[in-house]
Amino acid sequence: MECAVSEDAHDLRGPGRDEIELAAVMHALSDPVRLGIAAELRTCGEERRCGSFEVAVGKSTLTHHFRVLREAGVICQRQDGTARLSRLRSDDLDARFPGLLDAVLRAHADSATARPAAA
Amino acid sequence: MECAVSEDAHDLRGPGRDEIELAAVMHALSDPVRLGIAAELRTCGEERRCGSFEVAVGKSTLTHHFRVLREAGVICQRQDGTARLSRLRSDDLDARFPGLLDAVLRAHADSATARPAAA
DNA sequence: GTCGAAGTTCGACGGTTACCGTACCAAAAG
DNA sequence: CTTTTGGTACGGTAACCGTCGAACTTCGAC
Repeated sequence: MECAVSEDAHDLRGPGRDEIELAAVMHALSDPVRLGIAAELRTCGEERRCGSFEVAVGKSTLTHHFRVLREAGVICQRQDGTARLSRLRSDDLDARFPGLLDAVLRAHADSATARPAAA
Repeated sequence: MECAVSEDAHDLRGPGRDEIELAAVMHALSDPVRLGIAAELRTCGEERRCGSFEVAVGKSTLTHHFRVLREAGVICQRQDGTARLSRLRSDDLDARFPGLLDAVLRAHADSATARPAAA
């Protein structure tokens, strides 16, 4: 879908703070893999390499998920040599949708502890 | 998809409180139509007839959206004559995912006022 | 009993998504 | 320079999603 950002889709910064759309964020965080990525990103609080996430999908699929998260404004990325570093846009998200990211990630953490390996 | 509720899929109550899954709720609320329904349901605070919502989709589509919301545990429904009444499961949602529904609907309300008739 | 209103079910269609493997590229290591 | 490593781009596929219209059901009104 069209994202209202004025910059190129290859830009690693994603949409501007005011361009972040709720439906896009909700959709980005409605996938278990992406939810897990966001959660891991929050716990470490820092930038992280793409390959350092515990996910059960192939590399190209992971690239896809990172793009969805980035274009929704959930994360931003930065190139560092051969590594691509991702960071959660907690501040922007919180400015635009106060409490949302926190509630979602807390809910995820709770469900994760409640059902560790949900069958 | 399989919902872990023990009852029939035609049950208008939806999943039990502890069966509500975060990803399902997020997905249910990632659609503008459903988000609008949930928002209207919250503002009125009461039960509401299916046909009384201001949405730009046909009847059968509306039925589909209500089912998604119900099976995710966002709303529950009740038959009253020919009318089907829907109610937001605020209490269950809040017990399972504290602050989530509130943050989402507040975010939606904010975006709605910020861009009244988003073209 | 008949008609209309409120919703559901069914089938279909077009667009999107999640996934994969392969090929590719750029930077670092040898 | 060659190889390895980290990751993207490009198809391609199968499933899903949002939408619709038409047919059906059920209740209430006449």
